[in-house]
Amino acid sequence: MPLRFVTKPKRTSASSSSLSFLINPTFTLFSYHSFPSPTPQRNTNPKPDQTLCLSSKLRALPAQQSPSSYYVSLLQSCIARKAINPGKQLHAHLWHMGLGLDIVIATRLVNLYCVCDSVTDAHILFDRIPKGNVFLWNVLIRGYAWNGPYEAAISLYYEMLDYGLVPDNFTFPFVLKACSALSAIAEGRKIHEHAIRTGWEKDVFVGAALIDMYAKCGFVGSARQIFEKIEVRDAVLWNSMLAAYSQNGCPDESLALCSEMALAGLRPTEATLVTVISASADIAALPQGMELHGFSWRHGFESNDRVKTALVDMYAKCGSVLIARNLFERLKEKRVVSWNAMITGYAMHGHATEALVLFEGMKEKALPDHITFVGVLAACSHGGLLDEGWMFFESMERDYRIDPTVQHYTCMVDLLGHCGRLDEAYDLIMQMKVLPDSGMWGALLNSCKIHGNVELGEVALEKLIELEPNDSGNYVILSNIYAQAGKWEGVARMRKLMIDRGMKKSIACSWIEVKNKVHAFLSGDNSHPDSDAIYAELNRLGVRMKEAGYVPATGSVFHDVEDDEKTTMVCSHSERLAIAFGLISTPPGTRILITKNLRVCEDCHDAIKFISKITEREITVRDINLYHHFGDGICSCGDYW
DNA sequence: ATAGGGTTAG
Repeated sequence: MPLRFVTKPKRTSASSSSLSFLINPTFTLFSYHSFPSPTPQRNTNPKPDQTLCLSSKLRALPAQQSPSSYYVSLLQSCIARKAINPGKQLHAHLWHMGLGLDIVIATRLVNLYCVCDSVTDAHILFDRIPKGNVFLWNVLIRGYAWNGPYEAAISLYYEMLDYGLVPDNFTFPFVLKACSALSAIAEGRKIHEHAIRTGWEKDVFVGAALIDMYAKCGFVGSARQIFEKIEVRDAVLWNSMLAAYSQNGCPDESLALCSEMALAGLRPTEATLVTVISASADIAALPQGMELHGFSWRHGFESNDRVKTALVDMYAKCGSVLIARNLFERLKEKRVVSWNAMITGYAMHGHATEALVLFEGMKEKALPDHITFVGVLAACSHGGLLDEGWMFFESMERDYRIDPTVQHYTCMVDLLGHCGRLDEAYDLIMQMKVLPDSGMWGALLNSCKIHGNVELGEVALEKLIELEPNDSGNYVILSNIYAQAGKWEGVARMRKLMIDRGMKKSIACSWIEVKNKVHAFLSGDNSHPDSDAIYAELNRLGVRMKEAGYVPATGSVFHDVEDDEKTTMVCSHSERLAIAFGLISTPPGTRILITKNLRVCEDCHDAIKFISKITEREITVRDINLYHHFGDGICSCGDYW
């Protein structure tokens, strides 16, 4: 479960200032110690560092060269190497020489502090110099857009307007990036207006930034409008639009746009492929992903590690862990992202041992990060490995200096829940240093459902209602907990609560890809052209399942109806329709891969076990939490999900 | 003179 509830951690911004020598002019970093007198002295510092390199360069200043251009090139090399300390020495020197207010030099100094993640220092310097040109503002706005606080980038932009300056084609991408980071749609729209008024809306750079801003705020339609308005479209602009679709759950549109891009005569770039491959990974569209695999190879990306890592992720998410592993082994260089994709791939499929063995191998080759540990802990959780889980959880802080985030705690809650230690899970939530989110309470609620703990389930639901009041799924789970415990008055209360609050049960949907076409089914759906054949297959299966000992369990049917009717309802759950369709439209022995937007219900889970045995098929169901691999009557999740 | 848009793992 924790693999699904994820948010990006916020980047922290540089806060302390080290420009004291500017605030207090009597203090200077520039001293004879760092800039030795012409007579060379023995260096008392055991480690000759960049400071001394720089000071010798300053000493060697050629007389005929203008000091300004010489310093500019020195500054440029500090910027290129992100060399903050030599840069500060140079800054002090320039200030001493009276060149600190030179606009070209000052702008580069502001840039230096920005690229060295010292935006606060950059701003202090900015406040002390003339601000007559847009360039200088752009550099600082970019500094904030990259490092945060993002609000500062936006307020600086407005200060710039107040100052009487007109934003240019560089200003817009920077300030829009800050809007994207904040999902600040209102600000983004205003700035879009400014771009129209200043005539920059159709610039490819501004356009790409606008597309990205609208996409990150969830407005794909607006993003597409921008895209349509731009006449010379380059690859990056196409990629922005592809990403917009992928990020907003429109992988089909993303794939379609990719073909359009090819028709328009543009060669795919690395970003194109990574984006569309990850889009097909998201819907577990294996045939489509395989086609993209071939497409990438044909376009010369066979040895591209980033594309290959995206393919590793795609194959893993489509249930082909072996192919994923094979590609993973062929990477020229395994970076953290690649290890993480493979480890989380194993974790999602419940291959706990493989995930942990891989992690041991990784430790010697790359530095694990917080995502690695989410994967490792999720693996422990799926495998019910309590001791190992605690060991990794403790090691994370002790050996890698990674502070556990809410996701790591969620994995631990899930793991404790898995092992039936619900009170310990609750205690952990109470004593942890991070704020519990809906994923955390969701994990606890899920554990309560599995172990039939009504009391803690009620606590979890109460918290969930505060955090995500419109998610009906939570009410349904608690209702199911009541139903399993035979507490029908609880079931009735939940139903009343849902009606009073105008909530509807989320619509379940399952889909399967057959011959490059996605076939989606809702619960009780009979709109598919082969509907009759599908229900006939379900009936045939029903008879054989009964013979094999299957008894329909109706506990997970939320509605209070008669048993017969309940049976009919679970029998037409969307995953069963998709599976039946898969059975009649693929040759015997073909593996069937189903994706479902919600969790699989108990009865379907049980039924699919029987179906896998009777039909001798391998059936994989990817539900909202994890993969269920059914084969020969058992499921890889060990009935814990 | 100096700066720029898109992509992967949870």
